[in-house]
Amino acid sequence: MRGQPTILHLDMDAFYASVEQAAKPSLRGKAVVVGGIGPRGVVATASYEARVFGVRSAMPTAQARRLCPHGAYLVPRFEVYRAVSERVMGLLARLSPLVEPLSLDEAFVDLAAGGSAATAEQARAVGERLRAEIAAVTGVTGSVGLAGAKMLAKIASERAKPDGLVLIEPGTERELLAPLPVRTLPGVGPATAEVLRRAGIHTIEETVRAGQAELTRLLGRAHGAGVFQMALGVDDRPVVAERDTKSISVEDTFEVDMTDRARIRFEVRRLAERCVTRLRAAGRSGRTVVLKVRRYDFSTLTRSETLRGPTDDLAVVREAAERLLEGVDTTEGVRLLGVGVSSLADFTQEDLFAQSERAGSGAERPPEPAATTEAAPAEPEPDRRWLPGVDVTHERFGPGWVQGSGVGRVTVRFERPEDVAPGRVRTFAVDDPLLTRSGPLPLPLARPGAGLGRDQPSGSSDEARRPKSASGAGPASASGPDGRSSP
DNA sequence: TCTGGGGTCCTAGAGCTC
DNA sequence: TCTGGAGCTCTAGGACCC
Repeated sequence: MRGQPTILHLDMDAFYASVEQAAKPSLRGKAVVVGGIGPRGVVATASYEARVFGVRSAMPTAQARRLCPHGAYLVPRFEVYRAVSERVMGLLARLSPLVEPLSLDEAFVDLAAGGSAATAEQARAVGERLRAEIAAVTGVTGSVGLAGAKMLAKIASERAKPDGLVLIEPGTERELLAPLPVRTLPGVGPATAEVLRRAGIHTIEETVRAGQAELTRLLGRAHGAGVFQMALGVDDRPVVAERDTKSISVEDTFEVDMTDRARIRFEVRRLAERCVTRLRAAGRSGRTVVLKVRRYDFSTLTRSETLRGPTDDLAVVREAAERLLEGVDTTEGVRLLGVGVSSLADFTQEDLFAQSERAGSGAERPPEPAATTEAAPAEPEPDRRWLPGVDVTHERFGPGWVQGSGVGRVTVRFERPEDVAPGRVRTFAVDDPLLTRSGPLPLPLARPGAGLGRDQPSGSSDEARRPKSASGAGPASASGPDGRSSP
């Protein structure tokens, strides 16, 4: 039915947690949870050891702590994850010019475009070689799916997890898809699945049987047709190497709902500054300013304003966000605020308007972010917030990471990624002048010269990895050819 | 139990122009 | 001159993804 399985989907296994385990010898083989650690934090990634206890992505961290109280709870270190991701993407780029990154830990590769695999067996060999190289270069493992279409390749990599490879042979797709739950299909989330469930549709086979007309009636024209095609295994979406950013936004959830209007206005100004910083860093400007407000009851509303031309001017974005806020009732409490800019362009027109508007008030182009004039609420000095997982250096004991803090004390474990045994733990006063925040240590390479970084042998391990709980999927296709291979 | 942050895409209504 | 329809933009919200 489909072409040769030359679409490769790579999905790194429990990526953030695995990187932390590679970087911190004391965490190898342990339950590690990376995510927000505040009262409203959620889990970004849990190691397979933590998943055994029921911890899952997007779960409130408070719930994860109840399920897995002995786990290590760490804040994300995106700087490190980005560096590892760049190594992985570099390996993918050797396979084909058509690499489509979906996130730091996921990407599609069109092997046919790279001429590196024309047959199923060649594709399988390429996939296995890639997995070995990733493990060697990064010390963490990835799972590979191979199929004739993106959707199928993604399903294959999900079935390959953790640390495996699954190839879906042409002609076996329908049989493979039939028993899977509708949630397997891209574009079918909780809401769509509920609509289908109420119509008695639970599996992909039942979705096909319902027919396009019924799906269109249930889900609307575009969505219904799309779901039907996916259920048939028809997915002609190409691998797209370069995707243009459509919007840039920042948002913050507050530990306690805010009702004070001045404080809310202050936060909106601050978010506008952060948003413009990112906008300028990307060399972009935007025409539409969007304010997002999530209220005490979790209801979310957005307000937007389209300017006469694109801008990257802080004052223009900030004033627009404040104007939008004026129309929003916040008296009952706000848990999240966000400011974004969309309708992006590579140039600005609004500056002329902005300058002319400011000319009346005598204002200059506003200074760079952090120049908000309203009084900021008291917050701990950034370097003195010893969040678990962050990198530190002690003048006497060297590099380490924060294991925890409280009652005026901070506990640090001194170890390096290349260490085989866990490092020693010491406790200091939170204001110890010898203790400072520092940058991350580079991960070691398992194979000298295999990529970036240093040439030490890898101390990482993938022991005790267990598969994710099945998402309702039955056993692998009875047709056999999509057999899993794993080292 | 109580739900992050950063995105994309789709739908639908209102208002406007032709 | 009035009216209806098509097509467009803007706005808001919802769903989904990682």
